[in-house]
Amino acid sequence: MYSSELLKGSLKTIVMQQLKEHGKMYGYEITQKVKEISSNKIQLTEGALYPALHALEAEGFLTTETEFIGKRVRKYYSLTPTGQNKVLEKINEFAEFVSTMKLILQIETKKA
Amino acid sequence: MYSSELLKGSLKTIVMQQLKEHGKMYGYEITQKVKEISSNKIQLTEGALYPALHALEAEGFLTTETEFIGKRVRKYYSLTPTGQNKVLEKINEFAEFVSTMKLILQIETKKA
DNA sequence: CAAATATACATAATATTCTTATGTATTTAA
DNA sequence: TTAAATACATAAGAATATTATGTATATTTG
Repeated sequence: MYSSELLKGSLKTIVMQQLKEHGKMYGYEITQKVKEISSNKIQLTEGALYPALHALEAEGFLTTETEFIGKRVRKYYSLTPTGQNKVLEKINEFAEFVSTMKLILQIETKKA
Repeated sequence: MYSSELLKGSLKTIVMQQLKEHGKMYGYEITQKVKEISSNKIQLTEGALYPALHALEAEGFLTTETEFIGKRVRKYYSLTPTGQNKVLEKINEFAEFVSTMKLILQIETKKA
């Protein structure tokens, strides 16, 4: 796990990218997918994830459908059309930020 | 300027890297240097910078010397030996984080 | 089969770290 | 001479994370 200060500000971008890539997903699924892709380096915490999902929904970037799996509720999130644009924006913003940081820190980042 | 959420968690790394590169610097100088290198994209605010400098000093990563330029005080910061190690750590951590994020966001970052 | 672990949601208290605003004061440029 | 730049600093507030807590079902393991 990273000293996750760095994660601040990137969480929503990560979440939306997952939805962009995999279509509708539920919260727990997102945490597991991100954990898997990052080889356990990024573990989204519930206390951060759920409020973020709710905020994105309130902002109009996500919609939800509730499903019952047995007796257990599962809440699926998907990107709205606005959300589809937003995630592209977010990713570009992140890429630009990294470019600037590479310049400042004088580093080359390797492919992961 | 970025939606500077992304900057959160990177500020101390940026500051220490500047000191690593240029030797002793004072606060205002750091803001100007970073602004210049980033082509105005990163503008450190005083309300964030000075507390960060004080914190880094308290943590033992920086030392200070005060100088008078005319009647005006100028406070120079430099890396301590511990600070020299810390900045390398921080930069590595950032590079690793970016690698993971590139994997997650499926992007290639260009040279700035 | 009982107990531990994993799945699945959520919120509250707290911590951290930023922005914005405010304050003080000197120096330089218009 | 007045505005802008230089140079420090702190306080109020906002945003966003961590940690803890709560509830409940489903699955795995000893």
